[in-house]
Amino acid sequence: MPEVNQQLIAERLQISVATVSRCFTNHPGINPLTRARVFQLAAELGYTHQEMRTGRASKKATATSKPKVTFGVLICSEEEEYYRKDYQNPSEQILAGITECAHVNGVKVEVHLVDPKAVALDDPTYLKIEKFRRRWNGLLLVYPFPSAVLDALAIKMPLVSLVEQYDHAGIDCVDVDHDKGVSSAIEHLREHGHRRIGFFTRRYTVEASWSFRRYAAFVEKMARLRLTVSPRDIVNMFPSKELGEAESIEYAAERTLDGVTAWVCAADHQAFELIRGLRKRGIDVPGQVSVTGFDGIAAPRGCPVLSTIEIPFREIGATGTLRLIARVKKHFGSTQHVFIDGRLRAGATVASIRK
Amino acid sequence: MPEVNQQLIAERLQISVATVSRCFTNHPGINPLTRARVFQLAAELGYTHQEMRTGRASKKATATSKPKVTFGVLICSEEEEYYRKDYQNPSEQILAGITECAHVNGVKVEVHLVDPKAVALDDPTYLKIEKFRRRWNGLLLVYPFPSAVLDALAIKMPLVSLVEQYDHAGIDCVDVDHDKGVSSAIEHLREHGHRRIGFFTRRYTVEASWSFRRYAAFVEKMARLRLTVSPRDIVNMFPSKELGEAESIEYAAERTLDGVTAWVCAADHQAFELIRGLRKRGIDVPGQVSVTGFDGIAAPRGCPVLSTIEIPFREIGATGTLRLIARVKKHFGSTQHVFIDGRLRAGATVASIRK
DNA sequence: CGTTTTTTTGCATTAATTTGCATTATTTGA
DNA sequence: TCAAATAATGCAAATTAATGCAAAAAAACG
Repeated sequence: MPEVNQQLIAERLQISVATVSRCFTNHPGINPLTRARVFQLAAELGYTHQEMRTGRASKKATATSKPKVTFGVLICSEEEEYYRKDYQNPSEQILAGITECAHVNGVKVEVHLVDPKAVALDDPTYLKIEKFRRRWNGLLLVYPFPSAVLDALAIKMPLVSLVEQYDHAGIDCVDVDHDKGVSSAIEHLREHGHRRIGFFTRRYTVEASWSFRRYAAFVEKMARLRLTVSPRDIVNMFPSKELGEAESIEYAAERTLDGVTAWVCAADHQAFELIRGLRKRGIDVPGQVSVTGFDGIAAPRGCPVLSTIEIPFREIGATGTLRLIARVKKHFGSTQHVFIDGRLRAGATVASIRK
Repeated sequence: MPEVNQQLIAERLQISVATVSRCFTNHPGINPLTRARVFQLAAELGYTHQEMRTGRASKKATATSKPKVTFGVLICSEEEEYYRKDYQNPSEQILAGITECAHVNGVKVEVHLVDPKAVALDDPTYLKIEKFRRRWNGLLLVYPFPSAVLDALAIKMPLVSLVEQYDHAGIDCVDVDHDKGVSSAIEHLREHGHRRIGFFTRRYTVEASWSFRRYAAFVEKMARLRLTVSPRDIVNMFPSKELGEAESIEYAAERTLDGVTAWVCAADHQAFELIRGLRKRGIDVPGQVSVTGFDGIAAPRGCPVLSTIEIPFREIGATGTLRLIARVKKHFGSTQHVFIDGRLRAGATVASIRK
């Protein structure tokens, strides 16, 4: 076993062990972002603070009163290496919001990673955290969890889900405002003269709630603006036919030549694929057709800066924590969803239409 | 990576760091325009201001005890409407939620009625409350307000709008969860075997946000269920033709005979009209066609109990107050919308489909 | 029980933020 | 019109935040 201790975390993060220690002991005067990084890396490395054993180590800690509320934070994701490790890692931002808000309110948080492939509570990845779970007063969920796990967890403690939408009754959710986001994207296009606007998404094996939600937002906004949308300009959303990746782009290219002047994509990664595909087919973006995305991820190399909606991860984390505090204090109350405005970031993929 | 701090904002805006700081700490004597610019740039740069967390609440802060916060509550409604006692008066419910929550949190509230016909702040109805306004730390708005009034008020103090949806940036909203509501209505219908479901609304002289929103929810849910919706089964929502009241019902009757087995109405009053109209034309509800509403108002005499979604007015009031308290403490941060689950109340207007 | 390893904490340092006071417009009011 | 009041901001000092260093305290290990 490679020794996982605070020193290792400190080295990896290029900070001192003192700082790492202070993160775990809930010291004041720690930058929330630093704390978030430490917690996240600790979760990845599987480091757990002096809780596992006999609990209450410090005698003076108990003396200082404070009923001490503790929240668990579960991040449902592969070892997190996947994306960019650089400055705007989504879960890191979310965690920063969580730790900041939790600290201000005297709440302790414990962060764990769980395997997305685990579909039930008896999976090792959940058994591992079983013993911690008893101490938690509530649970923050980051990214989508299997439905069975939700059901099982929901009866044990209050849950608040961040970034991913659950229709599951009894679970509060905090997410970006899909409606407002799509609405501003469309407005942005309209200001550039676009009228015939299509919607582009793709099918996912696990149902992507946000794809439906953003599609609905698209339909709503177009209706408000009294702009007609031909069902043929909707790619990959029921009832249109389900297409493979290559086919989808081929189809979108065809519709573009037919007169669509702009595409609203349900997510940035789709937008990048679409742009690449269109360009490969000799269609210029944004010269011939404009494209907007949603999520605000960094452009892959060779791709232009996308006009997109940035997701306010940090604020989502903070608001979710606040919501969980309210829920823990007062168990009743209906389920509620909070949607936070994302910012429109104009990029180089939207241009004015040529008359 | 590039250190984003107040100094950077100050340089970019050609002002001193002192001024920037005062914006974030909510100091008096700061030009609202300057403040707006600072917040705008801060959002773009991704600067996040942090509350003083270690602040031992020391010094004078503890001495002054309660800062005494007062909220104004403006109800935009005709007096007759407001004092109507015949059925569960919504604004009464909302007020109950507000006062309850305010009391618990030591906030004072002052309630005023304003005339919906007044479109600007210099109208007598607003001048009347002018002197109170200075004392208020925030404002709760019940029912829709004219856009010009919102703009004027928004720069003076934090606003939270209840029940009505504003796309207006900078105004937080608390409302029933239209999506969840429509979704449960459709699920209810589907459990009774319905597959061909239409959407019924009517046009309003002032744009009814909720009508569009509920329509979008309808489209979304139907897409999720993989149920096709013919545009011809959508009444009074763009791009379908705009019809008068009698025509609308005539048209809905025609579609019903064509095979629509259920109508989702955007609001209860529409549903009652529709039911009356259909029955007059010899179409039995729910025998031949089912109807759902939205709002949970009491049935007028001669009308059956409607299957509908009850709006949790009281909780909306309480949640809105909570939100305003948070806003006053920290009055920057993105706009957010809170949607609270309404309860599906099964009535006598939905029946199982006959094979 | 002594070592060794790991974690916590007092103190110091630097950067960032806040605030008291002064300065410059801008209005108000005879 | 000119002093007085008001508003908005800058300057610089005071305060606070964030973190490292190294010593002290706890745990872990034999």
